[in-house]
Amino acid sequence: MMQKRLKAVGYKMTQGRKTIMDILIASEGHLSAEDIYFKAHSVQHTLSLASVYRTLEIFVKMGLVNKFNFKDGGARYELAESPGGRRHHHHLICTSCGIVIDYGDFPEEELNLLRQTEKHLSVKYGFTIANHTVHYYGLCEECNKNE
Amino acid sequence: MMQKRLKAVGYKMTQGRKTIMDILIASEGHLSAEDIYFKAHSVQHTLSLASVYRTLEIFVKMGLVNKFNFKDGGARYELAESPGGRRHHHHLICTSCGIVIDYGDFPEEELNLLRQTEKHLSVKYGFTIANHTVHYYGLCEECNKNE
DNA sequence: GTACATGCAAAACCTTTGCATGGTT
DNA sequence: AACCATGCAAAGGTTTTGCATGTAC
Repeated sequence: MMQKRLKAVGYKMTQGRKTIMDILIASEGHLSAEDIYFKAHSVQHTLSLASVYRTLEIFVKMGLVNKFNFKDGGARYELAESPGGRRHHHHLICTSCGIVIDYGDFPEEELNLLRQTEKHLSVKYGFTIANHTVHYYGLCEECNKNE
Repeated sequence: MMQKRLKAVGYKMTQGRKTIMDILIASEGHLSAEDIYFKAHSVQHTLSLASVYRTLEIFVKMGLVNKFNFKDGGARYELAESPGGRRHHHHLICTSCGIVIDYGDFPEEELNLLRQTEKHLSVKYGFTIANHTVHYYGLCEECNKNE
């Protein structure tokens, strides 16, 4: 099924790509390229960081993976939402320690409103909106204590 | 007034800092460090990129400026919202050409809901939320045509 | 067999830092 | 005068790229 999607765009299914996808599926997200590289390495000891980057780029382009720039020091990757798979969620980011918490139990209204806004923006600015991100920044419980 | 704020934290008011602040005030935002460096250079031909970075870091820490990582290729800076100054807004980002449009005329409900969510998150996760970002990604009118 | 994928190492890119000098208070 | 800010150049970290080789189809 992933093979089909790859082939449809002229790509091949390789061991490396499978390994990386498995890691993304098994993990909670917010992985850096290096995180993935190290995890992959323990399974498949050949597999370069360059290939990790190249694979992630493909996955992002295909819409299988989302790429985030929460803060400095490198991008983070996570599996995109999918029917029966990962659910849509927003992020809660601690500006002190950098921890990222997924937040998915927002009220229906919130999502509705965002969708409504998307429609409004499409009309007003001629944009075709594919997705959105909502990030809340602040101090986590732990860092609050240490202030 | 900016001098006061700087002094309060033990910093000095210098020509470079003034120049950079003027540029931020005069521009529409979404400036890269290099953008600022070039603009500053035309006014004040001594002024290194390193100083631009150092100054921006201070401004961000003081809350005068917001730093964004919309996408790859470096951070973007813009004046933070302030009473009588810049208004709170969200961003509309074209994934093809990279243009960023500010979007500030959201309905009251939307902001209310976001604030409500902030409260909910504070309680549930013990976070103290300082601010949030909302980014919509898609294709702008121009890039839609060229598809 | 063809075309894409990979490893490796080098390069590119953005940002930070050390140190001597210059500017602000 | 004391201390902070700056320029310059070097170093740092992340990501990309060229090229020869390996692998999926």
